[in-house]
Amino acid sequence: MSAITVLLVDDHLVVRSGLKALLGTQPDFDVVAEAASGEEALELVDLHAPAVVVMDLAMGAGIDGIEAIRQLRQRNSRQPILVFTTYDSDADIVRAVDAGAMGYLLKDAAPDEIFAALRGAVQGKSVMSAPVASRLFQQLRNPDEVLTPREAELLSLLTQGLSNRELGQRLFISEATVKTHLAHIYAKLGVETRAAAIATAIRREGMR
Amino acid sequence: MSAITVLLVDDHLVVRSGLKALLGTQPDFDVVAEAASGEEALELVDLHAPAVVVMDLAMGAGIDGIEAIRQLRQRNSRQPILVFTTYDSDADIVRAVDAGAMGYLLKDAAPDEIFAALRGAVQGKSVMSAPVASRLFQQLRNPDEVLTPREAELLSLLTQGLSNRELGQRLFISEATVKTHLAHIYAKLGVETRAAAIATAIRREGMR
DNA sequence: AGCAGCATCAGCCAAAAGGTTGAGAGACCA
DNA sequence: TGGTCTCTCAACCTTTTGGCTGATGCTGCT
Repeated sequence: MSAITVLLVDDHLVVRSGLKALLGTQPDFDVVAEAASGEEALELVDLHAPAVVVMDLAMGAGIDGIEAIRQLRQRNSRQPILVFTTYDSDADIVRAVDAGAMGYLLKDAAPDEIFAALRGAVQGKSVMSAPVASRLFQQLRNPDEVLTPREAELLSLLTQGLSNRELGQRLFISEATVKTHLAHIYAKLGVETRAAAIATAIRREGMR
Repeated sequence: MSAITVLLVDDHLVVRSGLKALLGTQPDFDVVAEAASGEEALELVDLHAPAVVVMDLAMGAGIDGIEAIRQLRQRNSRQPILVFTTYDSDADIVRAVDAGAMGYLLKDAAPDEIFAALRGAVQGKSVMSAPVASRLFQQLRNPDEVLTPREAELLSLLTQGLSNRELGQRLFISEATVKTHLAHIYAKLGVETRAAAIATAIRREGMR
């Protein structure tokens, strides 16, 4: 049988070469290309048509991993995409799955877990690290705590330190509306002040 | 001549094996041991007495990189320690240098930069990535922007989302004093609201 | 002794944020 | 069609925060 062709996408050379070394210990994997950015990933997928793509979410410059996944999905490319990243923030997980990721692995995963995830992915199976799965479960159990798109947008700007007035101007809505959204966000995050909301968002939701 | 013996410390297996693969391309490096935690690092230094230690700061469990550096320094071990991490937050840099790190490399560094840093370190030279160096320089140039111990303490609590009243209670000072400290902190951070201060602190000062 | 930096506190005022209630428009779905 | 969700806005009121000025005691350095 032929080997599973893999495209690695990570802006850190050490991670790419580490992953390559790990996959090299298995006879059925063949790393056919490496990309250091989202843009490069799009090119190399077209060029090599790998059986599976392993992608980090945090990319230094240019489009990030989420956007790269989205654009790959919009082309008619069929290869499964596995997210391979350091953090298991709620927001990242949801966005990645939403964008069309096939699985979500953390970088401290054991080699066997990585191998199994890759082999599973090419067969159409979804695989994710245990901490990631438990976070998703919790979100499904408590849908009341999931922010609406608009709320998430506002929260993202909030973590930049903007005032209500600035938020309104930026989003083209009145300050009254901003306050309404904020009240809902506070309730969902379980906080009472914008300070706590920012702290929670940056730490728990991974908005950096 | 004999090879430079290296100990790798990083909780991510992929990073260790990537670094090992990179160093393997050079004839003068020999990775004699790998540690996945601070505790393990301390043991393996005793056991192998490597010529240089390459250490990540963020370690999943147990003592973190900074503490590991400090403890290594307190023993009579002489090997230079190179920090090899993802983020260049002001706080991390200062703390690492303070703990006795010999250099500070970012994970997106080019292979040649890594090789040069390792070779330099064993000869007693300090090496750091350009962004890291520029941050240190800026701190030296603008001592006015350095927070006093009390201000740092307050800022740390601020990033937990506490109100002025709560800050006062926690630090056993009046709300008036809290406001005075905050005003100074805002000036030093170059912000005007607590929201922006929190955002800046968590992102730039690395208070997570 | 004098000066600078730090930490502490007070009072006053304006601005911002938060709590509450109520309400209308559009989307979506049963 | 009716119900639910989301997004939008308003008015009112209380609390919190921020800007300003000024002041005290302590420490360390010169």
